[in-house]
Amino acid sequence: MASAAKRDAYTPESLLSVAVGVFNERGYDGTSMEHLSKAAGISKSSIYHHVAGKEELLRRAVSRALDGLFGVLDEKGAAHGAAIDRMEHVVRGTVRVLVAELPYVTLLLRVRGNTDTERWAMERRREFDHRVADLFQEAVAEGDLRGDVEPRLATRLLYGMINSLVEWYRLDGGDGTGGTAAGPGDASGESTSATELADAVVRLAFDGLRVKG
Amino acid sequence: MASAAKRDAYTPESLLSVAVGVFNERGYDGTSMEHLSKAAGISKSSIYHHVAGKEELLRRAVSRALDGLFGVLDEKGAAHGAAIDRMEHVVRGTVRVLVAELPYVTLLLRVRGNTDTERWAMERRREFDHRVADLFQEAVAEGDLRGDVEPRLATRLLYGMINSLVEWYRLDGGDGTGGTAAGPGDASGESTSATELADAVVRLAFDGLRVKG
DNA sequence: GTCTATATTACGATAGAC
DNA sequence: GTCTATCGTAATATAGAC
Repeated sequence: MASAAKRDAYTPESLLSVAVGVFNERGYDGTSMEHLSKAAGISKSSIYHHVAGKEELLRRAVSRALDGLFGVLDEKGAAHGAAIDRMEHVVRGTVRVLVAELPYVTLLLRVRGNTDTERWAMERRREFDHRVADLFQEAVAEGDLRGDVEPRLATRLLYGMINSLVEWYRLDGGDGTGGTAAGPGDASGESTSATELADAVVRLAFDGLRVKG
Repeated sequence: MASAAKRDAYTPESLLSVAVGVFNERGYDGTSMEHLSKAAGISKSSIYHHVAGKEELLRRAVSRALDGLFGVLDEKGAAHGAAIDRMEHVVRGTVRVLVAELPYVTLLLRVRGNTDTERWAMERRREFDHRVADLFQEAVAEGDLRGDVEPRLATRLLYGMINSLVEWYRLDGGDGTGGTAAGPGDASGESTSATELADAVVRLAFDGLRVKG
């Protein structure tokens, strides 16, 4: 096995996956080009050969996350039927995208608005949230979701629950089918797939934590 | 009215409240001493007269947040009675502290672990989460909270919902009794007090979004 | 307690060889 | 496509006058 350590040259895509990992560990602002070069195993100037700079990496990353999220709203399950069923589809789809594109969505949910790219990402995110809130409102009007809590507030709390996945969910297999419910500091190793996770979110959010009497 | 623009000299405390505001707008790593000096209206070197540096401001801020959160666990409502009632007390108390110490808790929930101070804060936060998860487990054992969703997972989702308040909740009165449910980009102005907010969280989390049949 | 001036280091980005 | 060397800027922090 000659030259076993040889690695393919970077593309903007493959470099992105390295960069996003570092961004999520150190924070975007806390990451220097030096950090990126160390993590990628190439020099700073080599990175500039592939991308224009740090912000382009951020833009590519949040675009990927946003494409995934808006894609859920365009699925046929989100377009026809009772509003509550479309709502459940969107919730499950959001969890699916969060898990499938975990590092990209994580980065998206953490941008603060210091640059044009970040402000653009925040605006698109608000647009997504707004469309979900409209759907929630429809389900209230159809009598399936409760209206005694203000719909926008309820939507924010629901998505606060869903989005918090990125704070602790970690994939643990290379096949993309498994994950753990273990947080960064825990040693627990029980497995939770994206589907099981979506089941748990739907059950908790729609039916609550309390045991029914 | 002579010298109306005169302001009291800064103390570490009063400087902290300015700094935390900037940290939350720009992110801790994205905030320079220059940004802080502009916001405080004094020079960089004057800031160093009050505190040792940026990280001391961070340490003071997250300490205040952690003291508030752990304080809830020490209240008598969290110590006696059925586990589900103690759980509700802790949930309401967490919302109360989140709102009362909003900028400090916001900062706490955003630290990434780049410095010793941040790692210490993250460790104390995990300790808090662990104690809440234990309480949840008790309520499951007593038959009042559902056990078909893994308790640690359920606790994480519940606290994901609660903690997401810091992403959009803003006080809008100077009296500390009112607030809005409006996000940074919304123009809606409906008022939601901390108590009403806690009511909404408890109803949604414990009984779910769905209309009961 | 606040200032101006500055030391020192780290950053993002570029030049030019191979 | 990758490297070393370096530019110009901005960062944290300190010195010393008032």
